[in-house]
Amino acid sequence: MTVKQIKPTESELEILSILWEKGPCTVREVHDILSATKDAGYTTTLKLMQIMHDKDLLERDTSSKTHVYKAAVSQEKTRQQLLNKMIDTVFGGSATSLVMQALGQHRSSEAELEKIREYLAEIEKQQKR
Amino acid sequence: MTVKQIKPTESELEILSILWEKGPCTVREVHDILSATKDAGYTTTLKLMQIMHDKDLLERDTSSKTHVYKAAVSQEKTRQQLLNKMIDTVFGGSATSLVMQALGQHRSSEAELEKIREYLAEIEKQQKR
DNA sequence: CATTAGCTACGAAGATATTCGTACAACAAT
DNA sequence: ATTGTTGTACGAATATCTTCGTAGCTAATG
Repeated sequence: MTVKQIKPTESELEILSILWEKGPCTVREVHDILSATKDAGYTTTLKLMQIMHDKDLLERDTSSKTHVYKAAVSQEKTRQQLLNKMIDTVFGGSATSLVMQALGQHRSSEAELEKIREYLAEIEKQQKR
Repeated sequence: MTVKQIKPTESELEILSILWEKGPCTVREVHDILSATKDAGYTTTLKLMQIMHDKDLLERDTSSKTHVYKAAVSQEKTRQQLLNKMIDTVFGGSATSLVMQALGQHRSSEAELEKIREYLAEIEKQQKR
């Protein structure tokens, strides 16, 4: 049995991000946020969200005239899948390579580095068992 | 001035990966490797590589009848760009989030964790200066 | 009640990515 | 020299993504 692959396109990801942050929204709400950064017609956003519903990326409540949409996939799972795919296709399967490249570029703050170090320690503790 | 964005598609990335690993190759060589994992006609691979040449993703030597292609973009830069984009669009701009998610999933070996820890220390040493 | 505003549905155009068939050139083998 | 093999070029079919116009429904407004 194959796991259902979540493969949102660029535009779809923008919409998902909004819904993850804001919770359930109408098309109008999503569109207003979107149009702050890009310009697209209202029906474009509508169509996109309808398609995402067809693809089971969104759920919707049609009980009132104005439909309310919410993400049908979790941010966590989506992130994990996209990340795994990138590790496979771009970093030859090595999560370590990806991690080092990510750390190398973005000069992380001391606090962030500390957070990562703690996390490493925790992983190790768990693996020791 | 905007930096030239490297945005290979899925298929293009497969070809780039082969060229990064093997160095300059003919279409035939690339195709033989590709067809081990997916099935596509020879002319499909050819066309793809010609398009990639048009897009300046590949360079080619046409001095002999059989052309020899090589990557025109570095693996390093491509990885960085794709990674940065994922950090932006999927992880809300936080490289730390991405790193932790990557570490969390793939149970890394002790050796890998050690490598990362060393790398962290090195970053910190450099930032202290 | 007629008009306007806001909403959904949907077809279709445009853009990009992928795939392949066919034509033609070069060269090797018979 | 004819034939078969291997290559490039290129047009075109197909698929997917993105965008928008238009039609039609419903509710509020005058």
